[in-house]
This record gives sequence, C-alpha cells and structure tokens, in this order.
Amino acid sequence: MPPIVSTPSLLLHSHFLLFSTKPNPNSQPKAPFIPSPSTTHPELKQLLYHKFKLGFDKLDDALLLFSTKPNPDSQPKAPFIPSPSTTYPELKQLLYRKSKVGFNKLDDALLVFDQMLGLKSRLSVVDFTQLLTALVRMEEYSVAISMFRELRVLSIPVNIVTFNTAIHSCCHLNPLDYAFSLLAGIIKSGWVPDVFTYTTLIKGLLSQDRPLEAGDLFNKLITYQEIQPSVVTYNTIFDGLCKTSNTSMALKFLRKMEKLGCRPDIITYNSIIDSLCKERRVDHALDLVSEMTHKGILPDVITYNRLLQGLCSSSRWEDIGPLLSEMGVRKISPDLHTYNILVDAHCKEGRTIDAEDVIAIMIQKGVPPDVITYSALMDGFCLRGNTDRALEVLNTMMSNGIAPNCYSYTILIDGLCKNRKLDEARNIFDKLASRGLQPNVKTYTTMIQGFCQEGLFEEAKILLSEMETSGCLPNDVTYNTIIRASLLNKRYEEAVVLIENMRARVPPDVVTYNTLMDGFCLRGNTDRALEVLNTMRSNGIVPNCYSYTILIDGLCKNRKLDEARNIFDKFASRGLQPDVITHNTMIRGLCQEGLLEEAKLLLSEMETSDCLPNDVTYNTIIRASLLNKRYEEAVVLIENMRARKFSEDASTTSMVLDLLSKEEQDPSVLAFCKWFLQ
DNA sequence: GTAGGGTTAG
Repeated sequence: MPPIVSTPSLLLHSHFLLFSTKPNPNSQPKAPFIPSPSTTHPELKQLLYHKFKLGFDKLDDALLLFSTKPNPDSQPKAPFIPSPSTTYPELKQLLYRKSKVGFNKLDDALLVFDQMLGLKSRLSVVDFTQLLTALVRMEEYSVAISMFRELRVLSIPVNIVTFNTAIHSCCHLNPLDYAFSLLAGIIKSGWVPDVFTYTTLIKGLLSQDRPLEAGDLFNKLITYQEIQPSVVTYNTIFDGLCKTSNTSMALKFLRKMEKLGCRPDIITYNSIIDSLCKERRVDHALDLVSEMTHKGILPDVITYNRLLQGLCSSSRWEDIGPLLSEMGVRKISPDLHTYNILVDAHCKEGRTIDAEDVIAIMIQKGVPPDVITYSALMDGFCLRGNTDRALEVLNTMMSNGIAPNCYSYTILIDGLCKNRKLDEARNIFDKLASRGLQPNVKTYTTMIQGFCQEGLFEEAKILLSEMETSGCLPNDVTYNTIIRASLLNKRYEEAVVLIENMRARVPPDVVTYNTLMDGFCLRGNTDRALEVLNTMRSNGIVPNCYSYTILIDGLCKNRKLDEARNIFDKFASRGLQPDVITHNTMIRGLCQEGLLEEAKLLLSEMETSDCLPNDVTYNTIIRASLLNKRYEEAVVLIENMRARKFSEDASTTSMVLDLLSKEEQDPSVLAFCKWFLQ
C-alpha cells in the first residue's frame, strides 16, 4: 500500500508550523488513537500532530499510520469546514485557498464572514479582500456587494484592491450606477483609481452594450493622462470591438495602440484574428499571423484553433491539412478545442465517419473527448436522421463518465423532433429535472418547436407557461415560434395576446429594429425605415454598422443615392467604422447609378485602409466596368483581384459568357472574352 | 488579494 504522503517529514514540519502558532485548546484532537480504514484525512492529520507531540505508544502504530489510506467517502470536499473552533492561521490559509477557487457553498462563505467579524482586529484588508474575491469566483456578485457595503458600515478598512473587486462585482449587475458611485467613493476615501479600476469599468460598459461610453471613458483617460492603459485595458476594448464585429475599427485601434506606445500581445492578436475569421476573412487573418510572428509574438494553440474554425466555416477543407502541419512544425500540439472544432466541422458536413476518426485519434493522443465532443457528434448523427446512433453516443459518453449537459439534451430533443419522434423527445425533456438539469431557453424553445411542428398547439402553450413559472424567460425566438403556430391554427386572438406579451417582456433591441428597417426598405418605404431609425435612437438603442448598411442599401435600391451617400459619409462622426459589407453596398449603389469613377475611388481608398476589399467588392466593380464597355479597365481590375487571391464569381463569369454570345462581332469584346476565358 | 482570449444546442 502506498504511503499517504511521500515526504512525511515535510508534512510533519508544515503541520507543526500551522499548529505551533496558537493552537485552539478546544480543537485538540479527540481522535482515535488507532487509525482504521474509516479514519478521515483531517483526523489522520490531527492524530499525526498529536503523536508527534506526545510520541507513539507503539512503533507499530506509527508504521500503521503511514500505510493507512484515508477513506475517500469520509473525506470532505473542502479539507475543512469553518467552525467556531477554527484557529486564526487556519482561517488565513482557508481564505487564501478559497480566493483562488471559491467556496463549495455560499453558506460556508457567509459562515467565514461571521467568524472574520469576530476576529476583525486581527485580520487585514487582504483577508477581507480575499473573501470578496472568493465570492466573485463563485459568481455571487450581489452577495459580494452586500458584504462590501457591510465592511464600509462597520468601518472595516478597505483599500483600492477591495474597491476594484467590488466594482468588478457591480459590473456583472445591471445597471452600472453603483459601479460608478464606487468610483466616486474611491476618490472620496482618498485612494486613487488605478488601471484595474478603469479596465474593469470599461469591461463593464462593453459587456452591457454601451460601447460609445466605453470609448469615451478610454479617450478621457488618455486625454487627461489619468492612467497609463495596460495591454489588458487595450485587450478589453479589442474584445468588445471584435465581439460586436467592428473588426475594421479593431484593426485601426491596433495601430493606435502601437502609436501610444503599448505593445500588443498574443491575446490582442488572437481577438482580431478570431474576428477576421468569423467574417470569413481568413487570408487577412493569416496576414496578421505573419505580422505578429515578425514582431516576435508567436501564435499559440488558440491562434491556430481560431484559424482552423475560420477555415472550417468557409469550407476551405484543402487548407486545413497544411495548417495542422504548420502547427506540428511549430511544436504546438492540438488540444481538446482543436479536436472539437474538427469533430464539429465534419459533423456539420455530414461526415460522421470522419468525425469518429478524429475522436479515435484524440483518444490515441491522450486527449479524451469531453461533453462538447460527444454533443457535436450527436448533432452530426441527428442531422443525418440517425437518432438511434445519437442515442448510442449518449450512452457511450455516460459510460465514459461524462455527464451530458443541457446542450447535449437540447441537441437530442431537437434531433428527435426533427425526425418526427416527438414522444421520445418529450420523454427526454421530462427526465431532465431528475438528472439535476434545469432546461434553459433553448431547451424549452426546442421542445415548443417540436410541439408546434406536430400541430400540438395546446401542449406548446402549456410548456410556455411552465417555462414562465419556472423563471426561465422566453425570448424572441420562443415567442415567434408560438405566434407563428397560433397564426397557422387561425387563433388570431391568442396571437394578439402573445404578441402583446412578447412586446412587454422582450424589449426590442438593435436586431429587432434592424429587421424592421430591412422590411420597410424591401417594400420600398425608406421613409418609414428612417422613422424606425429615429424611434430606435429615441428608445436609447444605438444603431450599429449593420443598421446604417441596411439603410444605405435600401436608399440605393430606391434610387436615393444622395441620401445614401450622406449616411455613408457620416459614419466616422457617429463613432462607427463602415465595414467591408457597408463599402460593398455603397459601391453597388454608385455602380448602379453609373458612377463608376466614384466607385473606383472608394475601392482604392479601401485598398489602402484597414478595411480591405473582398471578392464581392471586386466583382461588383468589374461587372460595372463591363456594363460600361470599359474592357481595358476590367482587365486591370481582374488582375488586381487575382493578385489578391480572389476570383471572379458566378455572376461575373455568366456576364462574360453572355457578352460573348451577344456581341461577338465587337473586336474589343472578343479580345476581352478571349483573355478572360483562357 | 484586483482587470483581458478559443470549442457544442433552438
């Protein structure tokens, strides 16, 4: 039997230190003298201490102690639970540990707080801050804030770190008022807000969809030189920009950051690379990889995973092999995320056999599949209509000791519903609670969709109300599903009630307004679309790049180029950067009005900016030059495009073929088409 | 003792 600890002397030593400070007489061990298989680890430790002080009765007892394995069942998860007898050094050690991982239960944290109040004269700011940090780790933000308030009420000293931790908690709760009043509190208490304070506040503003204010705060910091932003501050902003698909602005901001003397790091580049990949600009992302490599910032496994994801979602399968070999050359091993991306990509393409191969490889390489791997595979089988295999995967995963989560079951429920196995789906849904899982919005919505699809409108409505009473708020997708079903069932009055409910509970967001504007534009009613823009603004929703692009498109299609151009020119003054789609929309509008020169001007502006043209940009202008019989210019444009590794699309190619069949008498057309098709 | 990055579902 192996010893409990490999270095008993070390254990004895540390234990001696721990207890020698000031042992609590009440916590003296009443431990059994003879260890048994049921002896718990703390008991064993206590015994060891006791015997170390007093000596063993028999040498055999000492030897037995080193060969006793603690009983796993009687071993508490937390090495010890605080009790009134916990000593001061024990408390300090507990706080340090829990500030890293959080407490197992909220009650434990509250118990410790009570104990700390009793010992407050002997505890430092750091101890109380560690307790707050532990609560943050447990995502118990409102408890952390109440506790912070209590510290203030009881005049227990706090410092800037305590304030920053409290602000961090506030930023997870709506609204941010209390976070900013704490900022004022810092100054009032004579502390100086630091880079942690401001970075946390910026993150808070961004996570609550207030990018303009985040930008304002950052600019103020720079202008008034309040603090020197760190690379973390910049990365927080990059994350915000990239998650809202303001990639062009992120690229500009990267240059600004360097100009302001802050060196980007791997996280900076990974954020932008991810954002470019999500926009399917993988080549541009690869350019950034070479840029960072030149600067001595080497890509890591996360960089490669994002590139891989980008290649998969652009269906660039042929580029995946070379990328994986490049990883090998750089000695970067694929990790769980890498394999999961590959499994998911294969599954989405219907290649479940390849996905299973990937799983075999990962097991062989010592990276065991997790809940995400198996869920993706289940989705793959469901997509192919093979729900039996999906259920088999569920069993495999459970027998491998991996507990399915809400994602896994939602995938299965969806698969079963789509394959007309409603009863099986409902069966699984009903069993969720007994498996300790609370269905979330997507789970409920999936089941509601299943009912609606089978015409079980009443069942769907019952589930909707169950959902509401369980505290899981339906969202726009949920409501729209059931509203469509009520319309299909000609239950117009119920539809009205549902729509009113939806409007009351799901406040319209930027996406809702954009959809509405798009609808009006499609019907040619750009005036109504502009009205929606104003309503949106007066409701405090900030229009995004997409909102204006919809308008530009609508105005162009309705021959209101001047108004469109006006909106395009105002982007910068609104703190927005038009993206490649906005540019393409504007260029299409210009071309449609025959303003080829102006379109080309915009293209050349793009070529020297951070918002590089893509295949759509080139193809749009190329088609316009062909329509204007400017064949030589078209040749130059096509060569430019090909040099950037883009190629002519189906629509351009068919235009050339069309031209050839209609105008083959024209020598310049013939020459162009010959050149194009060779 | 405090701030920043990646994979699965409607």
